[in-house]
Amino acid sequence: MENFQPLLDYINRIVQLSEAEEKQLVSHISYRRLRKGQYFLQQGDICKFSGFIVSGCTKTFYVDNEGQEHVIMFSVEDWWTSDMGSYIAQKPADYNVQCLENTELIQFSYEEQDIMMREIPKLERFFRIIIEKAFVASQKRIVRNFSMSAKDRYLYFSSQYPQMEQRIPQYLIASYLGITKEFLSKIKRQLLTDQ
Amino acid sequence: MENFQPLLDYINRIVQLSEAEEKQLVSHISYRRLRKGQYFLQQGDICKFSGFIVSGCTKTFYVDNEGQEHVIMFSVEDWWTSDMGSYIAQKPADYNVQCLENTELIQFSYEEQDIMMREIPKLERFFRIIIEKAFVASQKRIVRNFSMSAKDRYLYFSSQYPQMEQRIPQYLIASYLGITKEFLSKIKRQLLTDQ
DNA sequence: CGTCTATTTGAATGTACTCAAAAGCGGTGG
DNA sequence: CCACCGCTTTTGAGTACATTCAAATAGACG
Repeated sequence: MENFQPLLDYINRIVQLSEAEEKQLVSHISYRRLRKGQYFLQQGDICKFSGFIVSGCTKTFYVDNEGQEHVIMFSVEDWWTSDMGSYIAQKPADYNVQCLENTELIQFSYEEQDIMMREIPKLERFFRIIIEKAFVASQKRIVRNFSMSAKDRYLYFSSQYPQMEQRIPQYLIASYLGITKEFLSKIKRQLLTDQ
Repeated sequence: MENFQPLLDYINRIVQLSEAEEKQLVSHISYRRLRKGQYFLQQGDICKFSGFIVSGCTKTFYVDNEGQEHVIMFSVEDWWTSDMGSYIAQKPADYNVQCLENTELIQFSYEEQDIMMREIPKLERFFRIIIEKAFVASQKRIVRNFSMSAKDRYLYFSSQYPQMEQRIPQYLIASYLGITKEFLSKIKRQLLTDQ
């Protein structure tokens, strides 16, 4: 039932853990099942956990002063989800994380993660490396948002994450791309009509 | 002449290095002076160094297919500069880093940094922590770009970085904000006229 | 003073948004 | 099996925010 293997595989692709270290790691983490619609984190709460998704899908979103939702990211199998800013500072979260599907994930609590990183230096290294990658991806997204039109951003998204386009409603993809659902609909029509 | 103190202070605010560790660190890094206009990194080259700025200012920018420049970030005293994506993967850089002023910085080479992190676990921890913060800042910028108008982004920038507004030409700030220089000029006029 | 660069201005244009309404679609119950 | 409900997607008209292009103005520096 509790399947820690995807996480261990993921980690071992970056640093090589001994069997003892794997056991130690597993003793510090927990498995969790959430149903579609449930929240992993709510804006204003302190993000106590960071999650590695075994199956399912979440959206991370922000509700602005006008009540507008802005999707910041989607997370699927083998991805992480949390509000990093809230997690590392243990301050109230800016974002919500909600399940778009029934989701199984592996949780790291802030305290336990810190203990683990001190006990297992390879894990400190592991987390440094994955956060570096996340930062690079985030910067690239900023560049895309500046240098590409909405149409090109959509084409990029659907070519990079074809599996996501299947399982995520279009109005959420529009929000992720930073455009309205109506405009994304018009972009798709134009792409069909054009060629 | 070679002033490593700002870096040591910066590191010691996050992890506490012993004197021996400080000496070891200093033996792995180098000091560099660049004049206004010089490049710290050019698009297409492999980013061999990451830099901590002691004095001066750099811009990191991207030239797109149409030849348009897009400023991604500015770096001033006590900030880092590099193309992280190129640095961690040792692949050709997407971005340029050029000095807007005469600049003094402390360089970390990719190889030496890796050696240091293995020799001094506290440094591995240090880099994890600062990259986490950079990632959070990057995500927040994505959210601002989506949820704020150009005018509000400008107001945010000038309130957050008043010292930068003084020393950086307006057309570069416009590029950083993702708008044209003409439009930023109009925003500023409107702000003056309004109240 | 002249030159080069940066900033401002204005008119025309384009990209994306708002609002309102209609159409599509998947499930549920009569 | 069809009718209805809720939710998602589409459509269209009008609008707003930001861009392009061209030209004028302002500033900095030798």
